[in-house]
Amino acid sequence: MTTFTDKVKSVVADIPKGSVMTYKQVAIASGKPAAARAVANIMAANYDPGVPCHRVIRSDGGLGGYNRGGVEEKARILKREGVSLETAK
DNA sequence: TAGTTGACCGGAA
DNA sequence: ATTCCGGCCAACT
Repeated sequence: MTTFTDKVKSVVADIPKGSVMTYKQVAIASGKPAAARAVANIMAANYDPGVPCHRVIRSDGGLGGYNRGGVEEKARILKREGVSLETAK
């Protein structure tokens, strides 16, 4: 039985390179549309080397945070992946 | 076991 | 447009 946490990790790990998902989207894909906050907490409390949490961003277009090197490192990685951090508005 | 916290989200002021 | 408030869920103390 895969727990919600494991499912979240699986979903995040399934995010293709060059793409990003919001915490809400990940929560939905994990089966809990209202667990966006829980997803964020899971990332912050349990970082896994096989889970590219840097591909998960806020719905506002913000990066949220990063437990590995800060928002600056996260932004750097996303730019390296070819993702535009601008809200495109 | 119960209470608090947080890389959030959406609506209201 | 920005700032404030409440709700939701898992992990931590």
